[in-house]
Formats: sequence, C-alpha cells, structure tokens
Amino acid sequence: MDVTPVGRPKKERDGKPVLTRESIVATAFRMADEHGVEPLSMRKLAAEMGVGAMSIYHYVADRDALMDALADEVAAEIDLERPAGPWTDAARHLAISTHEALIRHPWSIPLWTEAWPGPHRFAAMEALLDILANADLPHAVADLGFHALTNHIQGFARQRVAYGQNPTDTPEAQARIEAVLADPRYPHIAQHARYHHEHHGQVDEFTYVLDLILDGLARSS
Amino acid sequence: MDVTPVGRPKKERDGKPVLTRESIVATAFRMADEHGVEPLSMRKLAAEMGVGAMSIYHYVADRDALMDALADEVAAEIDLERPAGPWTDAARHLAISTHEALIRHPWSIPLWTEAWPGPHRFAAMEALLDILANADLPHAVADLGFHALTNHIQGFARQRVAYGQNPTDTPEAQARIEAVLADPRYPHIAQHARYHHEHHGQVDEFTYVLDLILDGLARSS
DNA sequence: ACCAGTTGTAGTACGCTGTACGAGGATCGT
DNA sequence: ACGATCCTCGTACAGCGTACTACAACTGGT
Repeated sequence: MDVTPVGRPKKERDGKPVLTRESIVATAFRMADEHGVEPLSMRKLAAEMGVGAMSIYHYVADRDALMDALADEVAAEIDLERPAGPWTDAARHLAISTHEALIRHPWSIPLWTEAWPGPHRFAAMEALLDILANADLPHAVADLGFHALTNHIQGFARQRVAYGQNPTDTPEAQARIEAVLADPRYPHIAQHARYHHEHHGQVDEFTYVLDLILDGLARSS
Repeated sequence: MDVTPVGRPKKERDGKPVLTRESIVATAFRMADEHGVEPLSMRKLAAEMGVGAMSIYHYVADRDALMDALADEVAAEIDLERPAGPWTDAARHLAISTHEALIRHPWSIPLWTEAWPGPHRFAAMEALLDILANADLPHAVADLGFHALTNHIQGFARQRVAYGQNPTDTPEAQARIEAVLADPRYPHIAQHARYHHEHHGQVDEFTYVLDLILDGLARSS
C-alpha cells in the first residue's frame, strides 16, 4: 500500500522531496486559511501531507516555531514598494497593505502579538521606521508615530475580524445579541449597532482613523 | 482524611459554601494574576479549591464561559465615574482607567477580543458611547471615535505588555535580540530600540497618542 | 564492492488537556 | 420515613504536543 516504506525522504515523481520546511509551512498556511490556526494540530498537518506526525519535527522545532513561520508568511505579502510623494502617502500605502494582508489571513492576527517577528515582519517594521525617519519629524514624534500606526493597523484588523466572525448564525448567539440590543441599560450600544448596520461599508473606518493619526503626526513636525 | 466525603456542598465553619460561582471566578482570577491564563486548567483550579474537577461545571458551563467571566471581572475595575469638565476629559479619564485595568491583568487582553462581553464591559462601552454622544460631534465622527479609542486602549495595552513580557532572560532570547540589533538590514529598528532604552518611562506614549486621537476628533466637530 | 556514518521517517508512549456520563451521598419538603 | 432534588466527583475518552527510540535509506570513503 505505502509506496515509500520508511526511512528516506518521500519524493515526487520528478525527484522533488515532498517534505521540506517550505512545503510544511505552505501546507500549514493553506490549512490555516481554511479552518483557522487553532484547530491546526501537528497530527492533522502531518496527515494532510501523508506523513508521520513526528517527521515534521525534523524541519520545525515545535508548534510555536511553526506559528512564527506562519505569521511571517503573512508579513511576506506586505507590499514594501514606496510610492513617490510625501511621506504620509508612503506611510498610508504601507499601512493599508499591511492591514489588507492581516484581513486576508485573520487567524494570523493574534500571532503578531505573541510570536517573535520573522525577517519579513522585521522588514516591514524597518520600512515604516525608515519612512518616519525621513519625514522631518522630531525624534519623539517619529517614535510615537511608529507605535500609533502599528497599533492602529493590527488593532483595527483585530476589531474588524472580531465583529465579523462572532458566529451570529446559531440561534442562541442571535438571542444573546437581541438581548443586548433590547437592554434598556445600553441604549447607545443599540444605536451604535444600528448605525453600523445601516451604514455598513459606506465609510472606510480604517483609513479615516489612519489619516487622523497621520495628520496629527504631520502637524507635530 | 477528607472531612466532607462527597455529595453536598462543602461549607466553611461559618456555614458559607466554599463553592459558588463567585468563589470560583475569584480563585481563577487570582491564579490568572499569578501565572497567566494559559496554564490555568480546570483541574488545577479545582485542586486549588480542594474540590473535584467536575464540580466546577455545575457553576460554569465550560472553560470558555469561565474566561468570559474573568474578562468581565477585569472590566469591573474600570472607573465609570465621570469627571466634570469637557467631554475630552471624561473620555481621557475612562480610557486611562481602562488601560490601567488591562495593564494590571495582562492575561485578560486577548480575552477582550475573543470573549463575548459581560455586563461590566458593556457598561464601559455604554459609558464611552454616552460621552461621545454628548460631545456635539457628527454622528459618523462619534462612531469612528468609539472604534479608534477602543482600539487604542486595547492595542496599546497589548503592545506594552508584549514588549515587556518577551522573556529576555534566557540566553538564547538575548542572543536573538542582539542579532537583530546588530543586523545591518535593520538600522532603524536598532535605533528605535536604543531610543526606547534611553528614554524609558520619560514619555507616556499612551496618553500622548490618546490626546492625538481626542484632539483630532474634537477638531472634526 | 563493501562498510560506516549520516540523514530523514515514524511508531510508541507519556503526561496533559477539556469534558460527557453517571453514580451516589447529603439534604430538604412532605 | 421517604422520595425528590441538589451537588459532588470518579471514571473514561478523545485529543493534544512531543521525547525517545528504532531503523531504513542514502552518501562518501576506502
């Protein structure tokens, strides 16, 4: 039944090994895109690749290391190209690109806080710091701007995903939401939710607050 | 050996039951403060209370429900008192109080994104929305301000904790940091870290960016 | 051609997790 | 006294990450 009994690397027909660090990360990435990162176990990953569970550990130290790699794979999708024009345009472009990468792979958002950054994320951080360093801002302002922007990017992605992914399909969850909206103690929350429901997608909140921050920084120069 | 063999509620000497939903949450809260929330298992919690593991499930649906309760317990520490003065002062006070509660209990930060809010957190949300609703802001600006502030509060807490808690004590982690700081590809990151190291605690970055947001919102009225 | 050393794969097992199920003692209302 | 009810908890199961170990297959030296 089994073609490659045990021992040496399984190979494809053309001689490419089926098990490499790249192929492992790529498969895990695909599985994370499909079902999220929490139910992704080493056993399932190995099974998906048609391989024994422990074989993976030859290419990846442990599960955490795999998660680090996954997070950096998302960071690899950030467009580091710097558009011509003022520094605020460059910062806006980088911020939006990062935000979109996170939204594309929502499972990676918690990892960005927990994991040690990989080379791609370091590159993105360096790019943002470079933009700010060449913006003629006071040193303190540039430093604060870095944190404010990083925080805004990651936080808004987190918030956007959290609002959208709460499973509203189960009847009990629906009832829980209804209960809050009808609760007389929370009139503003109900109104806020109603407002969101009506104006859904009409305002890009991310870029609005982004410009709020960028304008504030620019004014501080 | 065992005083209360099995069956009925264990009681203290003065007749108070040892096992209530409140006592369970309180114990879990204390344990989370000590070692974080991740290694807090139902078994350990039960053992800490001198009780069988399954007894807890009579007061708490499952582990997730316990986590929801813990997150809301942190929200209970938010000071909802509204100081006199302009709305920006009220918003600042609420934001700082929330931020401080999160910093006091860093383990709860991820829960705030994942968990369904409890009554205390709803009350805090309502309070912030109330402040913004009475600020004479355009509706859209108030709505954006809510997200911007919420995001800033939670995100900065997350960032501050993440920067501080990375275990820098193990020699390998130290080496990893040194490697990045010495990497010629990341000159700005190294400079940024150096700047932080030198000016540590001299600038309150949280309130600085907070005022950036509040001023921006106030200008939009 | 042979053998030794290296490399990559995987079986087994350990300790841990959350929790479903059901047994059974303790207490209360009658 | 006697069911009904409430609470406690032992057992068990499925799943997890991964340490350890055995071993097949390839590689290079001779």
